[in-house]
Amino acid sequence: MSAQSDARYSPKEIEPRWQQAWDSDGCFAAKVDPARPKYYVLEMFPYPSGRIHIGHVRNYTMGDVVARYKRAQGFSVLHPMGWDAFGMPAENAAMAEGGHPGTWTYNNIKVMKGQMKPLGLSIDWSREFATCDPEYYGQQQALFLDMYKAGLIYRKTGIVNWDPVDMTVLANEQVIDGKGWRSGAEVERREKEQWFFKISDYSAELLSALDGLENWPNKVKLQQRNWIGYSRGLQFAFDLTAPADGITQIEVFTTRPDTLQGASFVGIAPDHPLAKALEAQNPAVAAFCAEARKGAATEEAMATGEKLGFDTGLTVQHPLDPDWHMPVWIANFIKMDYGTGAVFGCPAHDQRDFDFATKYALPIVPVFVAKGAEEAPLTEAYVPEDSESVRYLRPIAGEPEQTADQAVDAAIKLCESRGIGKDTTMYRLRDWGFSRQRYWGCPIPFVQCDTCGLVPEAKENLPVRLPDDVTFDKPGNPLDRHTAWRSCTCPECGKPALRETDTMDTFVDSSWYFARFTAPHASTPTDLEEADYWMNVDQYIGGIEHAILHLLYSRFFARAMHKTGHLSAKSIEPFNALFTQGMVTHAIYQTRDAQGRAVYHYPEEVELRDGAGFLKDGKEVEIIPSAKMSKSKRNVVDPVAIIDQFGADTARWFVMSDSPPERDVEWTASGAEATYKHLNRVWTLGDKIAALPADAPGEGDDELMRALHRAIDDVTKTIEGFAFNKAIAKLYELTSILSRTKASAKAQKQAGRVLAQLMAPMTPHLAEELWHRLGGAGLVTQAQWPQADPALLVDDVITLPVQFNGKRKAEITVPKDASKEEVEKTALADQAVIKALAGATPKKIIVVPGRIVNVVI
RNA sequence: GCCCGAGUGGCGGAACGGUAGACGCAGGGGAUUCAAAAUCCUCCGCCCUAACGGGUGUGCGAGUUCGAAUCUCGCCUCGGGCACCA
Repeated sequence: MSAQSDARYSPKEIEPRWQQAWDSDGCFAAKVDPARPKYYVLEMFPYPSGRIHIGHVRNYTMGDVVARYKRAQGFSVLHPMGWDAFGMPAENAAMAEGGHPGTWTYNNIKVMKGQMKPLGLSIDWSREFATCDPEYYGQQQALFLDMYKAGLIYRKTGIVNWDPVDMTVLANEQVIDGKGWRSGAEVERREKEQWFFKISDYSAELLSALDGLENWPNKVKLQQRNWIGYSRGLQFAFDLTAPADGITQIEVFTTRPDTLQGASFVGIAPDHPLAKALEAQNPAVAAFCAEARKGAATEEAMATGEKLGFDTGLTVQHPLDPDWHMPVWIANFIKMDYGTGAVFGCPAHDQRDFDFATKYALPIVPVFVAKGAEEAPLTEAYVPEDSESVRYLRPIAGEPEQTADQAVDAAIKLCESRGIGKDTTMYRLRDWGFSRQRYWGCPIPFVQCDTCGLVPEAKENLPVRLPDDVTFDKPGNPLDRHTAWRSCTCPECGKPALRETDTMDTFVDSSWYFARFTAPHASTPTDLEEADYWMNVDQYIGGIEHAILHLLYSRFFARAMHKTGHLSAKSIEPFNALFTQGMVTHAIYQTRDAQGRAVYHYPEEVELRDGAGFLKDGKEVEIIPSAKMSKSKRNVVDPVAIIDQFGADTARWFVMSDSPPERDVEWTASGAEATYKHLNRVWTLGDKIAALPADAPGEGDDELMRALHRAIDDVTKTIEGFAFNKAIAKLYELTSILSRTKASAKAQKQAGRVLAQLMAPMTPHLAEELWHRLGGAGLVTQAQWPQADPALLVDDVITLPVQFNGKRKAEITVPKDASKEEVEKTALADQAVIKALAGATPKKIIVVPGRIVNVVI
């Protein structure tokens, strides 16, 4: 590896060479080293879709910059990689192209790993695994059995999307405009026995522990808070005036008991026991409920659909006035899985109730009005802030004028004292239903025995492996049809039994992989000693689209793993710091097939002319504005071409430059070339400096050293702050200064080596080359990060702007520690200031030392 | 519909409440070259001005402040999530 001073910058030649050097030195193997602080940096592992896209490059380069920087800071670093390998796309591929989901998945992994390797990521590949490896999912099954034993798993009915033509359960993604994606049939919400994690046991804790996550973005914490959805209110029962099918009461939960005097109806969910009882007797009720159950089972579908109601003809008594009777309606927007599945409607102070009451001509009775206002007919619900004091027209407790918070408190106390209901805390967070009626997932290790019922598989029989001989020519779960696989022996009584055919949600796989990375081949889910050394993840990096579900489930799992002895108490919040990077977006190119269905095209298939896009055959494509890159929409950019053409360092530098990492970035191809040019300049500069005789004198050493230490300080701070784009801007500046300096060879060589160190996290191969040529010892990858000398960071004189009424009019130069008086004197003596004053006397002069002078006239 | 974000030149973006546009891209002019590529120098928000300089400007509208891209309120547009996409 001798310096080749005349050679052109050739990434194809140098990149593999340095990658090999790192490998043979074992630079990236994570080693338990009690003498050093550890640092665990993790990027959300990829789904093996087939090819890496530019979003992956951005994501993994970010993690790699952190990993390399932390290593240089002296940390023992764990930076692993794996594959989130179960899930629907593999089954879809099997349906579309034949073949087996496993073959497709492992092939994709092979291809993607081949594409990632040339990036020179400092990953400990010896820890790699895929969640579809039986070794991994077998341990997941073991963990599952422990969680079951700990009471964290149970079965109950849940709602699924049912395709009545294909006779199969659909994912939300497979429901398009309320219809099945293949059959086109109207989807129904159907109840089905399902497996659940008891995440709701942890609602309060998952909520309160968010406060301790100081290095998480507020927006993520806020989204989780809202998702968990704490609410305090009153739970009580309305007595039916006449029992129906043995039901005498309707239990409701309300956060606004202070509005009881404005109640005008009671609404129940279509799946409420009372609704079901009526449904059995009354065809009109049955028809309404059937209609209400149509469409996708998503929150969004329910919230945006038309609000419909059905008057049951039943009535209930008002709890505070037995003579006051109000009707019971079935309403399609009330959900059985929140609260009690029943509410009382107060149209005057809830917009949805107002709309409902208007539509069905129910009374609208205001409970309070704004202070100073009089009672008047409403055109919309009056919903003031909870902290705003209002005047109660129909109070049940408390002061005549009070805030909602005070009124609710008083109302709860009053109701409790009269024996009406009780003070109740409710969370929006529901238990996590994780059964999937699909093949390509982790089998749920249970068997159905005629004698013993539903029985957990014995641990020694794990892993329960997926059978390989399956076909996807029919809708539904191939496991259901696989009688040989289903047949097994009951682990309790030894009689013939049948396997559970549901598999696990892929979110289960990704809820504990971070822990598995600490001991990826352990014969138990984790190895406590390894986990204790490496956990927690010091820096987790991933997409904002995972702000709620993945991160919340992982937080739950860490607690569950602690409860079952697989993680220690310190790891119940597994991610110390979280960074959510923006997405790489790209326009979507779409045409339509004969049936009018959307057909998507890859960017490289589309030629752009004058803002319009055309396929090779001349057909014009519809251009849909930038959206998250997704394989199904084919709006992905292939980074392999960029690496091929310019090398990994160019790709890495380019994705780190320009856009702040937390922001979405619209991918454009121009710019990669400019990065390549810059790296060439650095290369040439390295040649030039290397060629200087060691004792060559020069001038401006001080200036160069000031610039150098300023750069060390700036780059260090910006990397620490995840502002990689700013770090790169500073590196451009330093390069520019270094290429113009006339300083001595000694100073230039020193500056060049430091430049190599500062560039190393971003462009590690070029940095090694530069370091090596300028006489750096060993590998720059293993060199200690440089330290800025504070003495070189302060300037003796500073320039201050002088504003007139906030508008800049002049500039003055003052010593850095000049007093207010001195600054004011200098300002008033300045020619431009005298001119701007034009003889007038300033009303006031504001001097902020080191910042600004503002003259008020 | 509900929850969470984001909006600054032709483009990506800088800017502890304190000189808006750092740095990069694109573009103009120049040097070098037989020519080109590469490289180097230089200009570059918009409007007025020959220039000096002036006005204006951070999605829109109000407000707080000596001073607002930054804080507050109300809108608009775009993006993410809404529990079976990962």
